[in-house]
Amino acid sequence: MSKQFQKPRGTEDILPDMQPYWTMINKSIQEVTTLFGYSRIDTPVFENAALFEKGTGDTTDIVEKEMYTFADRGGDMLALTPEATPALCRSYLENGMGSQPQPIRLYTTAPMFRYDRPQQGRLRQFTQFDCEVIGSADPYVDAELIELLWRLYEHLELTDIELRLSSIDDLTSRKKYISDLTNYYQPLSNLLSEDSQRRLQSNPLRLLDSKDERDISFKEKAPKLIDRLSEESEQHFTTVKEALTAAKIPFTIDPLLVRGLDYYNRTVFEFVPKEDERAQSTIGGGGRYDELIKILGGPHTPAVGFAAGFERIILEMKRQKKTPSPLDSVNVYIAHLGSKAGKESVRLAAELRKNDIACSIGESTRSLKAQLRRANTSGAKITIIIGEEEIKKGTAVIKSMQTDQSQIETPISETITEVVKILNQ
RNA sequence: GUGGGCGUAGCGUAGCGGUUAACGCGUCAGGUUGUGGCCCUGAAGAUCGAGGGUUCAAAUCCCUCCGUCCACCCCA
Repeated sequence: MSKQFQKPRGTEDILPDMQPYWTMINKSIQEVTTLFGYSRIDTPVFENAALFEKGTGDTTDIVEKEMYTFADRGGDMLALTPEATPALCRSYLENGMGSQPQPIRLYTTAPMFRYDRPQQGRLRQFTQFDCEVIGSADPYVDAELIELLWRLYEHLELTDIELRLSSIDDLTSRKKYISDLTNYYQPLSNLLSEDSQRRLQSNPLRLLDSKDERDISFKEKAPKLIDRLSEESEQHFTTVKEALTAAKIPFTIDPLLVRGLDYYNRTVFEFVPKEDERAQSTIGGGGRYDELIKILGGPHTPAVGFAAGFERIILEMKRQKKTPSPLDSVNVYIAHLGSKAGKESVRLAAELRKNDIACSIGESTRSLKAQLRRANTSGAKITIIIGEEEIKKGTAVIKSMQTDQSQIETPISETITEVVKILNQ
């Protein structure tokens, strides 16, 4: 046992019993993106490492300590995608999508990789639903994306999801704010938690995110970015809020909402289940990133996007006891006895499948009783029994598994018609 | 990277120094000749995560490693 292979740390086998969740989410994504007119795109699982170093930002945790970076045999430095946004932007530029009518509305679902310590809701390989609208600075687009994700949760029948919204202004005014914030905290430095003292150097915005008791009172009195937005950002934010209200999407303004990626500006948002004590419970988040495409070497191109984690959505579905409907099982099970019957059941199965009737065949080595038991657990609605006697007579027994004891015997040539008749009842 | 909890058959658990490691679910086979679900009987399935140590004796105590879970950091 111990010598057997184990899946790498932080990875998951998605076993058959979990597939209904995945199918349901994929189906809902399909529906919602269609309703909003988004096109699917698929990009490689790995990219040049430099794409993320530049795009995601080389001071972010993702790039600094979580990337799966490796040199391939030719010596190129590659990385397994830790987040989709830079990859989609790369594709936008590389494929000249800027020359198409703007904006471009894209979505993808793909595995993401981050070398982090696994815990609930956090894996090293996880799956994200990712949406980006590239080529528009329109605040209505921000609201549209937020609404799209909101509708996805509705499709999944998730309730009590809170939308937290904020604006983190544009880069230049934020820089000024950060220096003001640093000035505010500097004199308090030795009263702060160790983590926060460190944050003061590395990423002062994170101070507002601290959960440490020692920091909370300072954090409440700290200057708020949202109270001093530039005129344009203020206007932008107001329109986003108005659009959300028009779409009847409730939101709470969270002045302390800070997202971890460097490239965000203006609108940032997060979806969090209410009354959920778990730590890693954010089930979706995103924001505007007007500078990213330029950073990647393209023309100045405003854009917005979000990512939502499948695994976290599933955790929340389970918590809310939203069980997806089971996947289809076979309709017909063929039990057979004897080698002639064996061949006949293979022939019959092929014919059934040609008629779009899902079926499976029993094990020739097993007793009829055992085959019927299996038919029962397989969920088949009908069992067809072919034994030596039936072969002699040229018939098949059709047994309904749902009613008590009903079974009929028909000429083998009429089996399909009879099966169809019963299935349609 | 830091801190804590936990690792016993496929799954969920009991046993917590002393005879062949127990139970439930599941699996397989039977309950008269070819008929499922309920019920009954039986069987298979565990070098008690791995390695080392303490002891006359270890699944039970100690150490190391691995895995896993939870939290921090960070994020989906």
